[in-house]
Amino acid sequence: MHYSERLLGYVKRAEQATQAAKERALREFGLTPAQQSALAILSDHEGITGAQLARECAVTPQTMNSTLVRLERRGIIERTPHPMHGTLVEIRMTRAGRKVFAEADARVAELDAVLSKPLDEVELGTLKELLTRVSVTARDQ
Amino acid sequence: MHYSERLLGYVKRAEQATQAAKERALREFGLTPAQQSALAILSDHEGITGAQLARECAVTPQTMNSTLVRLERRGIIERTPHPMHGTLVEIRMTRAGRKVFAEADARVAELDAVLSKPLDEVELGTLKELLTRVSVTARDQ
DNA sequence: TGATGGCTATCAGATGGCTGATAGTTAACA
DNA sequence: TGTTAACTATCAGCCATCTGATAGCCATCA
Repeated sequence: MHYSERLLGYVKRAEQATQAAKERALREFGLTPAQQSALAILSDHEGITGAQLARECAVTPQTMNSTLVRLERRGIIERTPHPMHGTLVEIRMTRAGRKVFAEADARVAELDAVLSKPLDEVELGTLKELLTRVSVTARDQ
Repeated sequence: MHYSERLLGYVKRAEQATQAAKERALREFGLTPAQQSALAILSDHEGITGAQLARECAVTPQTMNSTLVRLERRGIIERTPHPMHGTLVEIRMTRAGRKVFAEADARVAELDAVLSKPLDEVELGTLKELLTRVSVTARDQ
């Protein structure tokens, strides 16, 4: 099949367009999409470790570490050694971090609603279901 | 809406999984997904310029330039100044480049078929159509 | 003719993703 | 007990992506 009609291309173009929109939406908060994703997981898992956060975000520990270094430099998160376990480092949002995350996440939720609006309930469910099936197939390859 | 159920996340996860599969498939040919995409366009547009190639791939000219530098270093493409126009640089695949691209592209086509197989004709058409609508909406944001 | 605007190529620097490698910790087990 | 396997954090280096900046070329038009 010609490359322009491949499923791979449709998925990639959709991701490119949606992530670019997310990046534009986040710009006013000084957060990147990757940072916002990490903070979203963190907001549900106070004191999580970097390795766990990496697994939740489906990136490597190294990638997550570099994101965390930047968030720590900006005072969005703080990392403290685990009191009992010598290797682990616990991660928490600072007060300022929680504030900026709450605002940014509301903005992202708004964007998501805008992107979903042109689709009716059934279409949205179908799209999510089909994307999930494609993801599962891809992970086996 | 909670972040785990957002459309943005479904699209991102699907892209992550499919592009990772593409990267694994291309590894034996020594090509990255970005390089393969650029070569796919180039195979249909002999003598195209870097700026045009960037637009076709929907990346910035700077990004395309760095990809082209690597492809040129590896002898996959060659760049020659336009005979009449002082700024333009024409891009062509070398003989070796055409060979490796043909093999790699066949492998990608095969992967795309595998990813599409679990979906019937109607589902595949629906998925592409819905992704296109989401992309169009995102570009307006 | 000459100035201006638009386009091309490309350098620099930041972010985010990967693989590979290293060092230290913990836990399990022979 | 001591060794080993598994896990954690993190350094280094590569690729792809972006924005911003620079320099050169071309075409148009006052």
